[in-house]
Amino acid sequence: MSLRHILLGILQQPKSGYDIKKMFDQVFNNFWGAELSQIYPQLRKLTDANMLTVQEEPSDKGPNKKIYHTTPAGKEELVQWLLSGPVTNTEKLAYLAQTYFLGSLDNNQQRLEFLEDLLEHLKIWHQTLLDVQQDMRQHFPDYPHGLPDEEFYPNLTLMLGVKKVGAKVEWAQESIELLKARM
Amino acid sequence: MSLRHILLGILQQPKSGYDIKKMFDQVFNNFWGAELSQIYPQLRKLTDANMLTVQEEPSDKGPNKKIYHTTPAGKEELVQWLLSGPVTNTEKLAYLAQTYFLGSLDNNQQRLEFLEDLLEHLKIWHQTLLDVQQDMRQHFPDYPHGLPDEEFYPNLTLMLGVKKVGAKVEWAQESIELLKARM
DNA sequence: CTTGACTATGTAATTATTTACATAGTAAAC
DNA sequence: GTTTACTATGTAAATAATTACATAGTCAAG
Repeated sequence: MSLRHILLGILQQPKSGYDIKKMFDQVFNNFWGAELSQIYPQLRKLTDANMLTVQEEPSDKGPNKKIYHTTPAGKEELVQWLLSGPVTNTEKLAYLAQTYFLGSLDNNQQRLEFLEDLLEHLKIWHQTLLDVQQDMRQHFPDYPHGLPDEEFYPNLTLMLGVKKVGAKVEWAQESIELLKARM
Repeated sequence: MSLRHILLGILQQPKSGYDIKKMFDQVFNNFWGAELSQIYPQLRKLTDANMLTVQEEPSDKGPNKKIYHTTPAGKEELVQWLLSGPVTNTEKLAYLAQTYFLGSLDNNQQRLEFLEDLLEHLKIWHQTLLDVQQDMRQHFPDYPHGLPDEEFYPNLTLMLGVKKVGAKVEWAQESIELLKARM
């Protein structure tokens, strides 16, 4: 049940459900995702549990925003989650399972197409991450250890994001070469 | 609903539910996991859908095994899944979300402990992957492009596994250095 | 003046996943 | 001889997550 805690983390800085969704899509895309249909009910649960308070605000566009703030109880819940140690769930990357079974396609052209599709997807994903990091670098051009807390820890996850996606793009490229060498 | 297709993939070589579980834990640990309580009901569904057939066999230890085999319909279902293109679900790594919010702990020692715990976990995980790969290399010492299909594609996923976990271990190590520089 | 893109919040139904429980045989160590 | 570790199969209950649906306001382009 990590979503609950992630929402508390995000809401250290007050936001609406819709804002939170944008955060998942842009900043967290490398390690977490959630739909609005998950976010809204969870925000309600947390509010009922007195971990969040709501405050309505007019929006620039569209209907009123409901801005959620963390209560001290909410902050304490977040801290306890962090103190409980790293939560290490099993990764689920269906495309790697597909790659594993690619031998079940008897047409080599189809196998190549699969890997090329994958490479393209991974490159697009990489681009989003790089954009986010460049944005952050514009605001804070220092070496990372000089950043203030609110930027240092997010920056750590971006560092891994770039490494991880880099490894995947490299791998997909190499796999395509290997596959071509087999044709 | 990927588990269904992953089971069909695994059962290109007949196995029992228990054998499948070991496969997830050992070979697939880098990209998929499933509990026995997910595997058994799913095997039943696939059998009811005529995608699998069962055959009982005595076990070396414990009660009889139920060996599952794929039917032509099952094979076709698997091929269609592969032809539908890469399935790219969003990653969910709670420990990276925790890292992102680590600034909410005001004790720097606790933050360091968190990252050290994580590094230890990632190293252990890496070791499992390397063990599996060394095992595979013993059987097939060739360059990967010379491997037969049944080994070539699984080997591709291992190649990424090693890269990925390598990147994570590197990152955790670097993060600890950066954190120490901040203390 | 209407369509499309985007902001904004939510519910309902279905599916998937996890956790806990329940059973039972083998085989070696103590 | 009994505890521990492992093999082997499953069910039940609770949670979590996805997908589809439903509503409504703003604003710009055509």
